Amino acid sequence: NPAPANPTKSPALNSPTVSKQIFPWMKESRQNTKQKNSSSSSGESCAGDKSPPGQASSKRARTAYTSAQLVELEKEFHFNRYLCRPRRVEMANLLNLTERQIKIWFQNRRMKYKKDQKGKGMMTSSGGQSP
Amino acid sequence: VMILRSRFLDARRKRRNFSKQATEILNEYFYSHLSNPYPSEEAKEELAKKCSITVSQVSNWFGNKRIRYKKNIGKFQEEANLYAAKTAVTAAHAVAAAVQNNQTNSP
DNA sequence: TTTGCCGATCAATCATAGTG
DNA sequence: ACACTATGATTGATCGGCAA
Repeated sequence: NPAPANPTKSPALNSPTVSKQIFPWMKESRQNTKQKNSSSSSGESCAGDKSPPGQASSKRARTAYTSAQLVELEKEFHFNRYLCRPRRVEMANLLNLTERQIKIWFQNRRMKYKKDQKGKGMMTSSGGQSP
Repeated sequence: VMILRSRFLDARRKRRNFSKQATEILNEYFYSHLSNPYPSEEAKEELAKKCSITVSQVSNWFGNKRIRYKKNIGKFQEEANLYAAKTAVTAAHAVAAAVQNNQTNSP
């Protein structure tokens, strides 16, 4: 496995011995390919959200929801798989989350629900045995 | 940190690695489509069948593979060469498709 | 035109399996 | 036993497309 050598293709201007090219998908991350105006591009901002200050929290930071928040969200989800606008505002204030976060949580939860339903479409009788 | 350890009920507790053959098949696909490692739903179903795993697991595998590969290309270099030699071809197809897709739309 | 939803992905993180 | 790495799964959040 000395020099694999890279015939054809164009040499990627990189450090030595990086025979493989760097395809678009390998380029760092997300949230760049498009740089529109400062606000409003796709489904952001929802409807008037913002809660505490007027921070431009444009960058996400994977907030870890507390179990208390998750419990409330789950409870609401079992009551309604879809949330109406008024209820969303209510939840946002109650849980100290933005409307956008509530909306996204429900979307992800619905996807998860659908995925779970799928995985249980089989096994008619037998159950799991523990060794 | 009081932040709940309710994670104790996560299903991810018992995780088993895929069989060597399954990993072999997945890596073969990944490296033979390195220019665009995004299998279609149909391709995922086929891979899932060959590997005896679920489509979701195939999706997870590619998701993790893509991210981890781009995060440290060097670390996967030898693995890449190994599978590249084993399979070769096909990568050019995806490239051609991508190029075409990138020009079919231009005034 | 603006807003919500879906499907696919990303990216960070969790928890466990493997390896030395 | 034990630190460290490899890897499958989970999930908050983004992207593009589509419908209302």
